Amino acid sequence: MVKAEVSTVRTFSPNNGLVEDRRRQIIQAALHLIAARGIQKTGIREIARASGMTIGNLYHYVGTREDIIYLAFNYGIDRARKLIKEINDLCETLEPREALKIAIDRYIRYHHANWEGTVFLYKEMGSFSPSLRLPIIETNSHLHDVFIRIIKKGCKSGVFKATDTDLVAGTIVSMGDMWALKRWYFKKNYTLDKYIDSFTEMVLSLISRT
Amino acid sequence: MVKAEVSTVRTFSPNNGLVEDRRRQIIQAALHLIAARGIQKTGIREIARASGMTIGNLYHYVGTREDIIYLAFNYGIDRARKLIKEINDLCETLEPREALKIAIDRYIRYHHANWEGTVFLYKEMGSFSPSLRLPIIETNSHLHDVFIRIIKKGCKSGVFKATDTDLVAGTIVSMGDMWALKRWYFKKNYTLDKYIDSFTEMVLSLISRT
Amino acid sequence: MVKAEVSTVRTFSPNNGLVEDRRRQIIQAALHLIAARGIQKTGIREIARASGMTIGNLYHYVGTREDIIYLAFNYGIDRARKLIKEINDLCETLEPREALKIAIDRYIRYHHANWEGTVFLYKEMGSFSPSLRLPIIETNSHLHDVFIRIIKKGCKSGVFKATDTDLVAGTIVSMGDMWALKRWYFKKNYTLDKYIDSFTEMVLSLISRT
Amino acid sequence: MVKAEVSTVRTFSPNNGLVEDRRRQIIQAALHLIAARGIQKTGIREIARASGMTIGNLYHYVGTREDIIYLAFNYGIDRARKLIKEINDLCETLEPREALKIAIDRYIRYHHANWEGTVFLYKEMGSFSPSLRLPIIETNSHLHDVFIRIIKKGCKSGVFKATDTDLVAGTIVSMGDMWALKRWYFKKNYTLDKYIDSFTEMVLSLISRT
DNA sequence: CATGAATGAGCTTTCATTCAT
DNA sequence: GATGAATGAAAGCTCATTCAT
Repeated sequence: MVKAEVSTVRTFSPNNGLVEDRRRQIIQAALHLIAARGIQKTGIREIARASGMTIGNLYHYVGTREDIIYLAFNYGIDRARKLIKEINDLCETLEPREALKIAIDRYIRYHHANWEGTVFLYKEMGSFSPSLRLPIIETNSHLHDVFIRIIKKGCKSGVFKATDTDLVAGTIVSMGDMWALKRWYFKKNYTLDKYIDSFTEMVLSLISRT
Repeated sequence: MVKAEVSTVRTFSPNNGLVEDRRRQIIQAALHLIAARGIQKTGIREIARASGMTIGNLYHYVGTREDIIYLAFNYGIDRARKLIKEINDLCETLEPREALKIAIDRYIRYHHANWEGTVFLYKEMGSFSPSLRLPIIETNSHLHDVFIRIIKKGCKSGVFKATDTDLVAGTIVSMGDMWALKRWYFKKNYTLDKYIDSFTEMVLSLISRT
Repeated sequence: MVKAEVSTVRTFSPNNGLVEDRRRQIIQAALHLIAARGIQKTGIREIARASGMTIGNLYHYVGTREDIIYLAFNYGIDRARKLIKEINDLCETLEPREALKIAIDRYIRYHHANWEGTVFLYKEMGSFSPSLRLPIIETNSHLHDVFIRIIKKGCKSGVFKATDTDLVAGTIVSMGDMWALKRWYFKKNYTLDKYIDSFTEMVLSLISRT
Repeated sequence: MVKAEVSTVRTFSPNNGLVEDRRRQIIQAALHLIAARGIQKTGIREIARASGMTIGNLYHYVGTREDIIYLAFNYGIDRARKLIKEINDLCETLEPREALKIAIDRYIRYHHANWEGTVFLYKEMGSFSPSLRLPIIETNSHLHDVFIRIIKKGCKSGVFKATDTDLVAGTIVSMGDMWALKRWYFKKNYTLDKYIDSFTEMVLSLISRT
């Protein structure tokens, strides 16, 4: 696994706990502002104000503006990793149908709670150097693997029929992202619960044997 | 239909044809650069250089940097509208299965050829005023309608079975977008043709009767 | 007398009459605009538009933006010189009281008709090189001389009593300028005619022998 | 009285005292430069340099270039108001002749010390919006009132004879301005003291009974 | 003669970053 | 630890001027 090098980011404080706290404030503020007005219009001054610090203070905990983007990036990847682990733990012992249901549920709810992060990741993907893009590509693969594994297991056990598993998994991952990216569209006809239910049903009807 | 008010953008030239040409150059350059490095890092100087004009000349045809974003935005909407019309014209007389196949084909190929525009739209969506977002929301709806209409027609004629038509259409639209947004992922396992074939098959297996 | 070197200003046209016509248009437009919004905000494009020419055409008759200022400057000086000559001619044969009355009348009416030029001269004075300032200083002296001569003549002939002639003349010249510079103030209580009458009376009461 | 809304001008500093100090520096520098070379040729970079600040720092205390003009404007009005108050206080108890002498003396000395401000006001008057011009029109009226009141008092007490009081006051105010506006002319024949003496004598001879 | 597209130096302004207090 | 004054490179934009048509 590619290690997220958060420690690369400069700080003047020796107090690790404080650093982490302050950075969390900063990241939250940044995600918020960027989701609202875009990266271009989000300056350090505003991020500082929104995190309840002064500029000078903010720079105690963060080296550059880019660092903030980078930290937010890492934060997103971290949450995705935790999600993956959580889903895997949760589904390990369940039978495939149930596992898939729960996995989809968790996954979409994650995007629901975390939409600013999702939007941010899609916006910023392109502006990072390939080497920094690697962790997200990798994590994205892991996410696909979660669903692929469940489906494959179901195929083996005979509950699911053979399909293009990759594509089905890809569709699930995509439709989760879309709940964040296109909430302005889907919210017209769906509540979160209905979206999850309908989508789950659709996926199951697609891969269920008989 | 919400009219795209491109004429709002200031120009010093009385020659309409020229204005349109130059703006096309500018938009292309901007889409290219923004898709590649993000908005933040795309300055006017670079857009000018990439459009093969000098800064001063660029400002003959465009009022502000924001205008460029706005024009690119409109350009994207325009292309989407043309696509919708094209698909509708093409599929009107076909039987539903065939119509759906062709519609998906055109739609995904559109994103393939136009991925920079798609990426741009997703990146910028958030930074526009609600009133400017309206046209894209509307056009997006029209796009959904294209697929909804075909599916509904197929249901009526008995080729397709009843499902959550909205969601199926939403999935189709989303997976087209994703071919542009996540080409770095899907290109690992799919060529354009294979992606289209596989996805079409998946959709058909989902909604076909028997 | 310092000659106004209008011929210094570049033109591409060999047709002297046309050049003069066009320049008059330009000067008028420039004076108008500058009086209205100030020099800073008066660009060549606007001067061109206001003179009913295109930029390119304007540059056929004028070398630089500074040239326009310079021409307007010269135009002002020229008009002042003509005024001086006119007053001198008119008053030569009159008896001092009458001469003074008529001189003041002409002088203030001149500022009334020409206020934009007067305002312009006061504004621009400072921004010219000393050598270019010379003609206006000289012309201003001549203007003072007009009044000084009349008053002196009146003293000699016994109609006027001895005073600080310089200062009286200076006051007359100044109050003419002020009718242009502070028209927003004086117009509250005075019409042009009343201003002339009152001021003439004041001057006469000041210098008349009993 | 129209309140000078200096507080409208943007600053990034929370330290009011500092803001005032820095702005004073800026205004002084601006008046100096503008009086010397005209507004057109006075750029922000020069104002910054002349105020002993860097550009970035200057923009901590001032929002735009226009703001500087506006502040200088207000500064001029403020000084004029203080002058008016000072003269009124000084002359209240004096007998009219003495009062008038002192008022003229203070007034002209004020222009002598403050000529850059006077020149600036005359140059910029025209380029302000009517609403911004209001305070200066009003202050100018108050200035006239100072002299009108003294003269009227003298008429009542019998020291001065009836004349067009408005016009006499207008002449006094104008000749004060002229000492600043046309110092290049008057300094040829007058020192400050001689100008004041001569002018005072002229005014007194004009309005004194017998 | 007239037009207006093109140029690019230079202007105003912003903003990430530093550092004395 | 916290503050915000100061810096200056660089961004967006303007505008006098040229020149091909």
